[in-house]
Amino acid sequence: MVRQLTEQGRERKQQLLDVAAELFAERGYGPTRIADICDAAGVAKGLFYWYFDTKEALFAELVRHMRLRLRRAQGHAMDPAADPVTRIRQGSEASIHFLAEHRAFFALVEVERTDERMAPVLHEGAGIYVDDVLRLVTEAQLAGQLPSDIDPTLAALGVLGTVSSFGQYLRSGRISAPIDDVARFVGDWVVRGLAPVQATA
Amino acid sequence: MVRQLTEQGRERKQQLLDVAAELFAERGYGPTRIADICDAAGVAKGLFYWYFDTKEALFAELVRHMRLRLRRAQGHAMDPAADPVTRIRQGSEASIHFLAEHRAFFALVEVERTDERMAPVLHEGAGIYVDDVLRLVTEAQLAGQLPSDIDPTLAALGVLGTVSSFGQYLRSGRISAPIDDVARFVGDWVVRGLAPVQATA
Amino acid sequence: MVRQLTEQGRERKQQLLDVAAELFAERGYGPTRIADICDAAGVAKGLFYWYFDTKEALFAELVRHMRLRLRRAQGHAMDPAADPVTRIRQGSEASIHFLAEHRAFFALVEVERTDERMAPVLHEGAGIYVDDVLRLVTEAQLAGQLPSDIDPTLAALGVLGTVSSFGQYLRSGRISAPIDDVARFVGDWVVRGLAPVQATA
Amino acid sequence: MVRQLTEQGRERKQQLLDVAAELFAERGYGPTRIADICDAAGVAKGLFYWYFDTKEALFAELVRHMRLRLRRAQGHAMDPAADPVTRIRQGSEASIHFLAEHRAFFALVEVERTDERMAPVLHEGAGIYVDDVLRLVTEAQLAGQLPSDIDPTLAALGVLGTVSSFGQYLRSGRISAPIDDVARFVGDWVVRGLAPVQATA
DNA sequence: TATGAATGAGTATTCATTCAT
DNA sequence: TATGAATGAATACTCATTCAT
Repeated sequence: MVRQLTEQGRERKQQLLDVAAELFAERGYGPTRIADICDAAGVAKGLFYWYFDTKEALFAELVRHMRLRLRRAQGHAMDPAADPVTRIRQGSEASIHFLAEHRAFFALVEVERTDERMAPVLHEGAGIYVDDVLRLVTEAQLAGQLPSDIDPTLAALGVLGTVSSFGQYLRSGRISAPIDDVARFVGDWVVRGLAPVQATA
Repeated sequence: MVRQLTEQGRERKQQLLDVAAELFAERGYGPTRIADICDAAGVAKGLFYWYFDTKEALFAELVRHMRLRLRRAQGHAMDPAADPVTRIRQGSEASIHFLAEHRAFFALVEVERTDERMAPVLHEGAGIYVDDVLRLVTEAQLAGQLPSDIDPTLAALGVLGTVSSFGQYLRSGRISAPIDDVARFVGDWVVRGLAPVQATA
Repeated sequence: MVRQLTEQGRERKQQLLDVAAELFAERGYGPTRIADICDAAGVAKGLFYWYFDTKEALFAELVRHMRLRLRRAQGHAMDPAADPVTRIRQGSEASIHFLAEHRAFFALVEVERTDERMAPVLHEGAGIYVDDVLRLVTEAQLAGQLPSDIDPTLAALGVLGTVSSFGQYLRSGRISAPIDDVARFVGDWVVRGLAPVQATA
Repeated sequence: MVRQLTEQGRERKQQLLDVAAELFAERGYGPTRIADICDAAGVAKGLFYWYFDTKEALFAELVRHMRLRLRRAQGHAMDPAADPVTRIRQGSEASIHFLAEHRAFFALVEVERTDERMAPVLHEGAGIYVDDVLRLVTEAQLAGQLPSDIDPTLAALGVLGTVSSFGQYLRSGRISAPIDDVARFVGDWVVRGLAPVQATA
């Protein structure tokens, strides 16, 4: 469904996306009904299907959109001139800030794990973060900045897992510390976890 | 519902629990229908309600049961004579082994985050792992084994987040490395993350 | 199912009947489940079917039993030597006393009106009260005690309707007056309603 | 559920109410399934819930609606200039006519007595008829039209009980007399029952 | 007699999706 | 674009009844 949207149409669609993100974040994907989204947006249920083919399509659009913004945020934070480990730290901290601001995002990523019916939509881009980090880890190993005997995939997953679990803790309100402290802690934690050579020097 | 169960009854109930755990692990909680559980167990649909009040009640029972076993596994793995950081490492590694063996468990814990309707059941014991680790972290700080300027709560969450995210990666098949290697990696990772004093010495 | 019951068996059966009557009176026939009856009697659900073929069979037995007792009570109260109108009064007052003591009874008769699936069981004896009163009314008309221009069937139904509706009001607690006053009132009411000749003399 | 209904919507809703009233009258509330209602109305099962929250909500709406109409019918029939006893007679006769025409109504009121789950909905307005009659009875007593030594509440219940039980007899087909005769009989019966002073003069 | 286990048809309710206007 | 109406498949849960012991 490719629809030519007017200005008003684009706004309405964005409104639905925003509202949906909000609700997904609160209740999760499954328990959020289309009726809820429309109610919250103050429109009739039928209108939903003017903008989206299915509930899943809305979901996919939301995920892609968020993913794009997250990667952009990470890109902005990483100094191209810095060494790989520093860039990992920068990316991690930026991610924490992003996740803190866009708590909805995590509700989406969660679904990936729980509901296998979402797999096609999600696996499409599931590995990109792993690849991103993996590239940096390998680069660091080649540069002698990281010990070469650690499994680069596990290391990349360690970074990702830390970032994403702190994202969740932030979302669930289990963390009361100021966001800057959390970001710094996460940055430190992953760098220490990676065991960079100079850190022990 | 307090029911007097015979030996046969207890077995049947356990069978339903096992089957449900299996299915929840495969498809997730929501998409698994009671009919599926009964079909898989080879009993009539109505029998489910002889043993459980609701689907949610089964879920709650499953979670409590698994939680108990996980903690027991952790307890067995931790050497009471060892220093706190070592015990954290031992607990983390044991958890990874446990999660690898009982992938079903994680399907459940996932739900905790996604579906707020599960909250009452789950938050009941959600914090116990945090508390467990928190206690050890504090102990280590008092003993001078960990720097006292790191936030103990964040440190505890770091440990938990690492363990749980690797649990998920294992479950989703994103990790091909042998389980022992993964466990060791996780143990190393969290210990490095905690920045124990002698580790940098 | 004709079963040879031991002494204990008869008691158990009676207990089930009593408990059922109680529950039917409280919640009505439909909403009372066999499980409720058994729970209240403290026996297993399976035992119910040792004593009764079906839920409906229990119901039928209960109705017949109560009907018998009500008619017996009425019979006792009516002076065979008295005039028909006096006997109607006596029967009505006795019925009120009976209904007040056996509130459960009315719950049963209610069903007759609501649930047509009960019809076979109930219509079997539904008209006996009408016939009883009808006989007395006709007798009174022949004796010149009641005006002959009133429809005897309507008159009989007037008596029955009054008695049964006061029975219900008693059951539902809508009446606070002492039972003796209520009985006397009902007796007066039906006699006045019948417009006996001497009453206006 | 506040829904903005179009003309078509209001008609459909009314249709469902009518059909339901019909079925309730035939089979009673419990045994009538939502599927029956929808089948009879020729619509899909799901549509029911566009117009009503639950089966019970439909029931409540039906009762309130009918109650309103009955009271209106009574109001129309009662001559404001007439004495209280005459107005009671007029109201009673009007009620009989109404009940004869809307037999469905009584199927509902029956439930009130049998099924305690309906209590909240029904007791809400259960006493209004009593109050209506009670007011008239008291007025008549003050005017010296009725003896002051009869219990006004019992008298009011006598009127109501007569009317409602004849309503039931009409519904169950136990009465073959023409409706006008029945109404007149009921009017006479309650007036005689009330024992107005001039009636015995 | 009595128990706990098992059955299976039945029922209200939900919800994504489509339709007519 | 937008609305309210309509669909129908799906699903948790109930409950009278039967069975094995």
